[in-house]
Parts: sequence; structure tokens; C-alpha cells
Amino acid sequence: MKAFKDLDPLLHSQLRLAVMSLLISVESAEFVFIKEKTGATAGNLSVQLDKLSKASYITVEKKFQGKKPVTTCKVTKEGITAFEKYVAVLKQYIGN
Amino acid sequence: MKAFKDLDPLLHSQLRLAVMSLLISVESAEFVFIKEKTGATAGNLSVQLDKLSKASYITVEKKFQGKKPVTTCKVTKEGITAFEKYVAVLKQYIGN
DNA sequence: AATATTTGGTTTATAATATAAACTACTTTA
DNA sequence: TAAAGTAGTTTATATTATAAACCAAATATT
Repeated sequence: MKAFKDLDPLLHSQLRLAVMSLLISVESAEFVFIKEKTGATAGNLSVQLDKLSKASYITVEKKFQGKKPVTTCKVTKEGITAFEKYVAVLKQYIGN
Repeated sequence: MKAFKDLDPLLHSQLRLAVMSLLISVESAEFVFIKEKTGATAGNLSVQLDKLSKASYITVEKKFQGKKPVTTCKVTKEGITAFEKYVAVLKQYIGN
């Protein structure tokens, strides 16, 4: 019997956790906005969004707004569930 | 201005966080006990205890109990402070 | 009595992860 | 038309975590 349950490694990363936290509160956000809010570099953010997307925790939609590319992210139902589970497990570590 | 403060990287690690969580609740624990409670391998635990110790978050004392080596760990005041700060920052991510 | 096996670890090598730097493609401005 | 900016992606590197191999001593096995 394990005293500590595993923390979802996909969420146990500062940047990805910040992204999820952000997306849960706004339901939709653009790449540039997330980049500013998290203070991440574009490259790092691009990689981490890709990981979250591949896990179906978020959806990433790329379109053009006029002539500029715009990447819009949304959290999925699975993403919300995973986040909530992560928080619940985490509380075992940090004491509610 | 950054929306998300940095999470102490030393504490933002599943095993090290579990160790700290454990030590805060008991004030003193042996290597084998921590190993069992966290489910870590001895090698991994040895490395992570060393990191926590080098950061002065814990103290590690090695002695012999009869003929067996016993490694006893305690959390330091700095360790408690760092842990509490980590938790406070984390709450920004997970929403209290 | 020699030889496994277990205990309590450490050291080292490898795998995974995060991050930064370099690059692409297109647009706007000077 | 050249330089600089925007919005990203790809790739290389540094960091971190983990596992495998190892060590020394004690205990159990044949």
C-alpha cells in the first residue's frame, strides 16, 4: 500500500499546470495571451501546448485573423477532470 | 508582471514533495520508513534526500544501531518555511 | 565453513523532461 | 527594399528523475 498516490506527470509541470489553470478560468485563450500570462517563451509554450493537446487535455485551433495566424486553446472535459483529480491527489501531499 | 509565481523547483518533484510532507508531519524518520511510505527505490530516495539536505531543507544523520546503519532525517526550519511558501504559491495555480 | 541472501544504503548510467536557441514564414514599417 | 516585428515550430542542449549496478556488512542456508 502506497501512502502517496501518483501525481499526473503531465500536469505536474509548472508551465503546463499554469496553462491548465488559466484555461480552466477562461475557457478559451490565444497563444500570445497564454504566453504573456505564464511568462513562458514561445518555444517552450509551443511544446507544452502540444503535449497537453496530444493528451486531449486541451484543444488547439489554428486559424488566421486577417493575415495573422492565431492559435486558440480550450480546455476539454477530460482536461478539467484530470486537473481536478490532480488537485485532489496533491492535497494529500500539501495537507488540504 | 508575472501572473504565476515560480514554484520552488526543489519542492516541485513528486518524491521530494512526498518526503517533505512526511517529515513535516513526523519531525523525524528513518530512511527505510520514508522509502516504504513513498514507494521510492532506495537509489532514487538517496539522491533526493541528498538534494534536500544540500539545500538545508532537511538534516540527514547517519549512525549505527547495533550493527546496522541507520539514516535519520529531519526537516529544518528553512525546510518548513520553503514548504509553506511552496504551498502558498501552488494555491495560485490550483485555486486555493 | 563456504556460499547465498538480505539489509541499508551509494554511485553511476540512462531515460525523460524542460528549456532555450535557432529557424520559418509572413507582415509591417522605415 | 531592407530591417524589424509577429506568431509560431523545430531542434539541440541542459537539467532532472529514475533505474540499474554496485558495495559492505550481517544473517541465513546447505
